[in-house]
Amino acid sequence: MKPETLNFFDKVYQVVLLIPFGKVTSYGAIANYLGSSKSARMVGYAMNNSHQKNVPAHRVVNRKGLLTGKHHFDGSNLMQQILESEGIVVVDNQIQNFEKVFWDPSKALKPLKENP
DNA sequence: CTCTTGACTGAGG
DNA sequence: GCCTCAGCCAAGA
Repeated sequence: MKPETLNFFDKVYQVVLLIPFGKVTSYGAIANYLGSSKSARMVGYAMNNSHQKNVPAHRVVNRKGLLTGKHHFDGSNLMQQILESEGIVVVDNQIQNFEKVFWDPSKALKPLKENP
């Protein structure tokens, strides 16, 4: 008796923390890794609280590679600056070479089972 | 309890 | 490729 939704938010934070430097992922990819691909919105919702955590939310974008959440950062271009600081090219709020910098937790990490 | 909003995604036109 | 609609789950009013 242990629904996956038990620590959904915490799991989101864990996955985001595992994103390698210079890589990005999408909300759906994280949700899919957690076993709830339909809960992509919840990932974004969880990110809303990430401002009080040490979570690199700037590495999480939507499936188009668009910086949809940049408005949640202090500056209007802070998110883009951080990404460029990591070697990611961003033009007009959209990540260039998105497929090359995309990091899929479902493939990079082991299947979700348990977390130490 | 019901209704709205939201850092989303996939399918259809 | 772009636009629109519906589904999804959680939190707040």
